[in-house]
Amino acid sequence: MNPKRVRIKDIADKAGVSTGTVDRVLHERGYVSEDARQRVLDALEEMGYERNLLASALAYNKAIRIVALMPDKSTDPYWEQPFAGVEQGAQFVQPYGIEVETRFFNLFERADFRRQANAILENPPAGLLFPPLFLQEGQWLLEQCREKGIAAVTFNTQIDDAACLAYIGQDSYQSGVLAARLLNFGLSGKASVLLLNLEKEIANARHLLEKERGFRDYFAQHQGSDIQVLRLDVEQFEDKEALRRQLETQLHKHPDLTGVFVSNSRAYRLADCLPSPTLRKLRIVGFDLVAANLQHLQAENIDFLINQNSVEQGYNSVLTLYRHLFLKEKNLPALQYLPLDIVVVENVAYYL
Amino acid sequence: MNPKRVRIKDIADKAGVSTGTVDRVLHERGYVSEDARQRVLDALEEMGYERNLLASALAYNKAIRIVALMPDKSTDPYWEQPFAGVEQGAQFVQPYGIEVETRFFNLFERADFRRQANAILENPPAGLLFPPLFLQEGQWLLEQCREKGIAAVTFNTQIDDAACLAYIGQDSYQSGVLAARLLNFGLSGKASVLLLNLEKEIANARHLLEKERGFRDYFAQHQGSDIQVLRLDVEQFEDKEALRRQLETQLHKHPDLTGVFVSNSRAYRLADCLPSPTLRKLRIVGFDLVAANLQHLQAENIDFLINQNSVEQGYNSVLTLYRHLFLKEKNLPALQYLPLDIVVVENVAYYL
DNA sequence: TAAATTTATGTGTGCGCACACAGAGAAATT
DNA sequence: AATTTCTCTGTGTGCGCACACATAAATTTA
Repeated sequence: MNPKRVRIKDIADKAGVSTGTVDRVLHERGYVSEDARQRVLDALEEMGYERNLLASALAYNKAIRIVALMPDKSTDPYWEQPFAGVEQGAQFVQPYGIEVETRFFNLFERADFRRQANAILENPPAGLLFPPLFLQEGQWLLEQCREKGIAAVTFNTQIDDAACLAYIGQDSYQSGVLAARLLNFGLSGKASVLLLNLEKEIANARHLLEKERGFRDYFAQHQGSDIQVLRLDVEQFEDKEALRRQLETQLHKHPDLTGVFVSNSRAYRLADCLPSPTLRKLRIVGFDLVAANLQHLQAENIDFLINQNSVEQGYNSVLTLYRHLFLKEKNLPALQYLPLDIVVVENVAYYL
Repeated sequence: MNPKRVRIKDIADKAGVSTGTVDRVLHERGYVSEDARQRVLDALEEMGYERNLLASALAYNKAIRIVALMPDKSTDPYWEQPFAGVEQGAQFVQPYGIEVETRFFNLFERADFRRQANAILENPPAGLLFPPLFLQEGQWLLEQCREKGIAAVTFNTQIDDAACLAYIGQDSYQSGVLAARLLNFGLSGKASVLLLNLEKEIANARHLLEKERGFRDYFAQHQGSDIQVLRLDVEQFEDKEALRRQLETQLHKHPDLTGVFVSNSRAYRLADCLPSPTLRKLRIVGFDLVAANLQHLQAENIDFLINQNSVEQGYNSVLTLYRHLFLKEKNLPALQYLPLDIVVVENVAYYL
């Protein structure tokens, strides 16, 4: 049948040493003569030794601790999703002696992020995952992780930093391209489309700027249709009435407006403040399968939602740390772009 | 910190018995007095015992064998995908002492399916996964599995049979609906669309019939657009010239033909036999990210591919058996519909 | 040269569990 | 009453590994 798996004992016999010596070689604990070391390495190679994960984890008999630092989901429904993914991941890795602990910070306060981060660093876990929403603070935290030997994974917001083991998230630029394609689809002749940013500190939201770049590039490269891109930034998006007024101004100024691209998960705010007939005349593209967006999709107020797989972002982040810390896999992909799913009424059910 | 996990020894102490007795209760091996049994059950409940998977699998010291019975991928490139998924799954579960072995059968020969199935039954594995492409043979195999206590998972083709642990695949009906939506999108006025079946025994391909039903239902329910659905069946789809002739006949007979829906993964056969300008004028929707389809998508000969997540079908099938046989999870979902991804040039990269 | 230190190696124990086995006692059979 | 069978229970061993510890040999220091 299947060739019995090679054990440490087999290696020891082959190399003419004891299991203890093989163990020291495997874990690079030192105190092995160069001669013995070489014989062990040869035997490992020759017999194709693979560590028995079960026995290894059992004997190790210590929990691996992972901390997830995430925005409080009460401040923005979007964050329920990565959090759900983290919880699924936690459940999955729990049998293998891995504990996942979540800490929350206020989405809109850098100081709180720093405070929570410091609390984590006081009792350093083996792994940490977080969305580096605040560039400076994120880089600082990654640096701290490097110093303390904490394996760090970032998700949701991409910052290029070698100190992190992997980034897991969407390709913001390309999601802008895709949104443009969806608005452009079936259109011909002259028209306008609106890029709507509903965000507090837009200048700092680099992923929104990336989406905009992709969005504009698409139209620039597809000369076939003559589309004008308008942009509207609304920082006080919670104020329904104010938002409505600004939108109506735009609709009035640009009668040829055929579509709106809401650059984040807040398309429902747009849909909430305009009447259905107006919405139906516009093609609307938004992001993410949060409950409020789904209702508007079902009601056909929103035409497309681009799913950034935010649940999977949380899940994959935990699993990446598991693969690094527990499976000890080498050469994990440092960049994991998740699919940009096009969601319409007809296929939404399968993404829930 | 975290409350130390409860061990069998703890339960034994609490119930005033030995670990052996607890073990007998846990595994329902019998030879336990009703009195002791009850005390153990109470202790388990009260202390919230959870089996330590690592130790359990280690001590069990037997491999769990899973067999995948799949169409030979050389007969149809589609099947490379579920196979790739099965291999990924195999790699994942391998550390936990689970062996996955794959056997292939000829996609077009029921007798070969039966032959391979019989070979498997001679040395029954703990788990079996297969696509029940042949209804009768599939049901027979499921019945055999039930008799022999083999956990069976079906994928790709749905047959309702309680003998199987789970079905993993797409919702064929809804994929027809979605295809219709994609063809209908942006269309107005009178037009024709073609439903193209490229399959050997169409009458037996129930999933194709389901797709057709969904496809037609969509148009029936969306009276807004006045669309006529044509249907063309081609069994000798390998004959490029013959296929081309039949398609040109259709194009000639129906000048208002605006779109084609190829009901399986063979849209590339259509795209192969018509010139690009003709293809560009048509909107074409097909299934699955097989290499040949991808090329035509990139070349904009095909507009949409509906991804049935065939890789994930293989992967999830293996993982479902892992959850059943190894994790011993109860109440696994008996029906796992995977998403129907809408794939266009702009987001194809993320599905590969 | 003896003692202290460092390097090198083997042995032993326990992680939590599954399962074989040995008994003790009760019940059934001779 | 003696034997056999059956029910019930506890103990012991091993799964493969990590790590502590003991010990021997080599090296340095006094």
